[in-house]
Amino acid sequence: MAAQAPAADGGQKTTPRSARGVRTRNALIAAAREVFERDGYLDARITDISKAAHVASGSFYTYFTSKEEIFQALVEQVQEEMLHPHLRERTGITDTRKLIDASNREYLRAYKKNARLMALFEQVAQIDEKFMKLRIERGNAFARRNAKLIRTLQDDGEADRDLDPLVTAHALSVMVSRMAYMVFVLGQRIPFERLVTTLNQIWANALQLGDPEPETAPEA
Amino acid sequence: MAAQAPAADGGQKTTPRSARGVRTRNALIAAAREVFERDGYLDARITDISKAAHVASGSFYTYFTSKEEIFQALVEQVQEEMLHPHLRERTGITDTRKLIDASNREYLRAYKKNARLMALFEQVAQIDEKFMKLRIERGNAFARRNAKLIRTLQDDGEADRDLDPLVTAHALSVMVSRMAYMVFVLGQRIPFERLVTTLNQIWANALQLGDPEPETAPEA
Amino acid sequence: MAAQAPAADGGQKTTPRSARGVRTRNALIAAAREVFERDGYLDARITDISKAAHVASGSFYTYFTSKEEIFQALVEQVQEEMLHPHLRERTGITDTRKLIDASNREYLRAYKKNARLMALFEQVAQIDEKFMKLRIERGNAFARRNAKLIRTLQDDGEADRDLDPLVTAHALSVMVSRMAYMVFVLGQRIPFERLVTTLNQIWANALQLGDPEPETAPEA
Amino acid sequence: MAAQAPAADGGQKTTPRSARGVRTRNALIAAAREVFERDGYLDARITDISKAAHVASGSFYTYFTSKEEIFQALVEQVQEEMLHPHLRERTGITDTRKLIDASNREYLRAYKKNARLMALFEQVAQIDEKFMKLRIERGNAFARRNAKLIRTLQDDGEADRDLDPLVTAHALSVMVSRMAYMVFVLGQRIPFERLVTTLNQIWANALQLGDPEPETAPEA
DNA sequence: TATGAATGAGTTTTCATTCAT
DNA sequence: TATGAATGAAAACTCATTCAT
Repeated sequence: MAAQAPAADGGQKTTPRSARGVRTRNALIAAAREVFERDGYLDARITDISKAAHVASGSFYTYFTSKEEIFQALVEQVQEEMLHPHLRERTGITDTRKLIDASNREYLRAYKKNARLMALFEQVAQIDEKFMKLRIERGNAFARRNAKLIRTLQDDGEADRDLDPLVTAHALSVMVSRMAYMVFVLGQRIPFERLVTTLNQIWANALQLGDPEPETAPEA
Repeated sequence: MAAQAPAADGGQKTTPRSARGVRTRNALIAAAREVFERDGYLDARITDISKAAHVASGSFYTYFTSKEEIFQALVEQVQEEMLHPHLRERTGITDTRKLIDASNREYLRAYKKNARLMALFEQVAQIDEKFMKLRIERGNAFARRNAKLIRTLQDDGEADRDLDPLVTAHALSVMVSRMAYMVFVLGQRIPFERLVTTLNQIWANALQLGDPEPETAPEA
Repeated sequence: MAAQAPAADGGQKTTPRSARGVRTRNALIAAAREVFERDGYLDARITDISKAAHVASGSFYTYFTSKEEIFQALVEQVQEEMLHPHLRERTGITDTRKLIDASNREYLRAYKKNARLMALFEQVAQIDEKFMKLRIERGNAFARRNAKLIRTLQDDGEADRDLDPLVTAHALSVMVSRMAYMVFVLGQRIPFERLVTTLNQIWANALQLGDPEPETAPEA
Repeated sequence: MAAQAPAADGGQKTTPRSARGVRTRNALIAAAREVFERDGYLDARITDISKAAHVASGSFYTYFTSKEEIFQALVEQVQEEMLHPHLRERTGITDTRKLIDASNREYLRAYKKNARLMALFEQVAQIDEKFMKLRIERGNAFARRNAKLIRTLQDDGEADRDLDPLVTAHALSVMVSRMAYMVFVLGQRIPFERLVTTLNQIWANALQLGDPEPETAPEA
């Protein structure tokens, strides 16, 4: 599947053919991140991106058509770095509470680390429909996965059967991501551990998971 | 407290002295809402607002200094219409579950009714720091109130004592407001009743409220 | 018909509402003519037109959308000045040779007077399809009128019946206009009278008109 | 005279020394024709010409300095193909009417065949003075030749002595070339034969040539 | 107060041309 | 010779804001 990769270049302007070209393009993306994070999407001028990348203003257009397009490229680059799916398979965790904890923890840590960028994404989503749609789709995919998990737990009698799985999945998701935004972007002063713990607990309670296994009671 | 709506006149330009002036000012605000909702905050041109209000472009500046300022005025006007605090006192509801239901229901209904405007607020908050701060403060105030309630419940043994009251209050709040955004602004297709019910249930579970009183126990 | 005049404003930008506005718009058109004639259509910068009209660069856009549009306005204005149709009705001339002479003479005189502008039209027609189409249509209309005249002469036995009336009309027309271009724009040194006389004679010969009436036989 | 095509190398950039160079240069000229005819002179970008010739953009400058220069080269190449002077000597035709017919016919046929290119020449002449001057000179030379012919005919009593030979020569020339433009470039719908015949007849009439010799005297 | 014309700062974008490899 | 990336000058255009009437 991924092996075929039909080179969905999406009408990019120029894929650099020379090593120098690759360097310039990357310099531009890095500069864009810098300028975007510093000035915000709206106030970022293409001129400044070129300047920050130490290339002539026109060189920007060798690789990108617009501010939107370079932002797109930036998003893609960052996403590769941030995305860590298949937590369960990766970690081997089976206990639901522990899975929730690992998942929330990983998410919040990544969010914190890239807070300025996440703020930027939030902003651009409000400005550019295309990015908003991307976010929605990603959120939906994520919620569907979680809904399936919830449904399984319900079937196993381990989660509250009164809950609509999909709505619940959405609700708990947005709760976490929005709290991340509040704390790491808006600066709401909540200690990391307390944040994770509380969110974990709300998840557990909301689903009505059974009491946690005694953490590791090594006896006595 | 909030009922008094004090000060915060923020150096507005002119409070009209003539009846005609009042009319023009109101026409401008109404036009602003129309244009903002239609074009979004960024693409709304002051010229268009004047045009929509059927006044000359220069007349705008008789009452407002900038787009930001008229947006401010719009927000204030709308807030008066939307704000319904003191739910408990107003309704006399004492049962926690019922209070939660009433509160969520009222909020979601209002959100749905003013969805375009709420989208606008969301957008402007991403663009204008001042509005973002306003939102944060309002959110904080709301969360503090709810945290107090949660603390009381915990003290009474009616809510999970492991939860940090303030963080929980925040988390449950943003969960509801974000779901409202998702459904009424982004168009996520979730039926209103299912949305309310699920959110209510998540609240109740999260807090670990006791089983609901039998809905109508007309006897005993 | 004309009384209804559905205000075919053709999407013009602003029809000035104030006297000042009218003055500015006219100043811009006059400046445009000046700049176009001096620099040619292609090299004329909108900036320069504004400058020549002594208005700010932005003021141009109060009245026009583009270079093309102001050129359009200029053409229309000039055309009103140059167009003198219905020669026969106007002058009462009935003799064909005299009519040809009056017609050619009038045309060439007007062309000479507005030579720079005619050069400009020629140039723009080569650059902008819209103007080319206008010219074609005008040429066709003119040729159709002349073709009708030729047909009448043929029917009366006064013109060579072997000629295709429409093709002939076109041919004689373009001959005159092209010679005007050659002489008054390109500077081919042919005295005005010789030009008119020769063209008249070619027309007369081409149509095989009978010998001219003796001009004025002042004697017996 | 014209057959020698002397000098006028106008400082061209490089006459390729290698066979590969010759190939590249020709590819560029061919590509230029293609791009010019497709996009018009003004919109043709040097980049596109290089692209169409399958060479790197920089390679253009190995052979040409500018768009103007490659256009020049194109013109020269085409002219060699199109020019067929010395019609009389070539064909041996002596009858004036037949000579006119052959001349017009040959011209119109060539014009039709290369219509797009002729349109291009017309356009460029309006844009670039140098090309305009070339056209003028060529036109003058042609007219002088024809004027000489007319003078001879007049001297022999075979043409109207009232006509100024040079003006007439010019007039009849531009008539033909302009009609060719109208029909083959602008698309005026006139059948080829009717066009030739009518133009021939106008020439004959204009000069007042005597009646044609009976086409083929099948008798005697 | 209302009008609507005038202002002009500030970016984007194109593409011919150069140049290091 | 060929390559293709880098350069940067030059104009268009928008629209918030001012101001004379």
